[in-house]
Amino acid sequence: MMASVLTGSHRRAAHADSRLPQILDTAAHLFCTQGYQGTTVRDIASAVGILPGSLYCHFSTKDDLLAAVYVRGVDQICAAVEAAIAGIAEPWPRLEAACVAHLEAILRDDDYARVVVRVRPTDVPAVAQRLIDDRNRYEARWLALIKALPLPAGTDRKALRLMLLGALNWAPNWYRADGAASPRTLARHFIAMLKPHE
Amino acid sequence: MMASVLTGSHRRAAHADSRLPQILDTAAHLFCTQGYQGTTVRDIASAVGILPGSLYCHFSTKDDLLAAVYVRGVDQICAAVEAAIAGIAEPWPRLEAACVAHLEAILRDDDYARVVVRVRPTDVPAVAQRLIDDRNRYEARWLALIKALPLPAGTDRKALRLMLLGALNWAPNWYRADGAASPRTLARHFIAMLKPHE
DNA sequence: GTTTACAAAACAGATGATTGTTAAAGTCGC
DNA sequence: GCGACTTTAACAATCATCTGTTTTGTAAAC
Repeated sequence: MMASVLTGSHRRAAHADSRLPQILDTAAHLFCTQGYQGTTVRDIASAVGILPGSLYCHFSTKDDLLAAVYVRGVDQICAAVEAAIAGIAEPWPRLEAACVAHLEAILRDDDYARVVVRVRPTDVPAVAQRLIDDRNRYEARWLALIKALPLPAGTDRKALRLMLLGALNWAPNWYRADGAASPRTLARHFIAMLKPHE
Repeated sequence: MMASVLTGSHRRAAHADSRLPQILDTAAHLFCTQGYQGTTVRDIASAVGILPGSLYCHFSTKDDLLAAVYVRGVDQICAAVEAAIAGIAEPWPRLEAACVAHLEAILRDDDYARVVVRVRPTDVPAVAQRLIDDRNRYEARWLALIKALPLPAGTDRKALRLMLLGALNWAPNWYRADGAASPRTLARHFIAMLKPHE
């Protein structure tokens, strides 16, 4: 069941014209724009150009399809953040770069990452724990970034993390692509407000 | 259609044993815990103890029921914030009091208010504009609160508002009632981090 | 202070549409 | 001709909603 998302472990690649990539892309797009429960398997199938039943060659259930999209979303946003902070040594600029990457992913680049901040794990009980574990894997990265920050003794780093990530993750609710603020300037503002000495 | 939510304009009051209040309460509770699309009219009806069709004596559609819950949510959280800041003159303490009230509403007190931060207006096209207008009515209050803040010239107040409200509204995603941080201490931390001079 | 009339509220029962899912047959590259 | 993939054509369940009827509380008439 859905073991071959990454062309599987066998020597032979899947059919060249397999629709698996399209299915994942389309599902990610619809899940992040309409929500999980607001998207039907028929929506996905017809957008790909196949019949609903054909989805079940690749996934044994709709929940499993979501889980596949979700884990890839976490992978991709992890990779984006990792790449963004790679060449930066100073803690605050590192954090700001992570914010930029995070915002760019969930505001325009990456439908998969958008699913991660859109779908509530608890809304899909059958795979909730898997989704939560995936998300925690990502949040651990932020824990480290914030731990490295030079802050006045007694500063509550947990509150800082929750505040910053909350502000970032809520952005899709109001952000309009045609607006004035880019992810980059937005991240700069947020970080500037959190930096103690100003 | 649903004109008599507040006992209507006619001389005669609704039946004393009307289930309207229960219906609204139950719908609010289910909408904020399971989401709008995750809640069926059967869920609501059976929790109240009536048949699904009976809901349509009070609301012409499921969307209308949501709109009724939503507007009441905005009303109540507006009132809660207004009451919280009533006796406070200084801008920063006023803002902090507003944060406390907001958090208490969406984290434990008020199922109606929780619906406002849970349901995305665009997920319910038929009443989306109504919901957006309601929410804007509330956000205008925050605009004024933040405008009154004594801040260094050139500070981006819009970014501050978006950051603060984002951090607050995301809280239901991670907050656990049994956790250490109360809404009050949480608000204090958030405000302390935003205050320029520290 | 019964009776009558009225309307809101809920019931009973069913509608067509849509949901996720499945089973069997067919297609095509290897 | 084997196996991965897709089609076809359905399945039972559940969805929001509707029509017609009955119950029930209230207000006016008697």
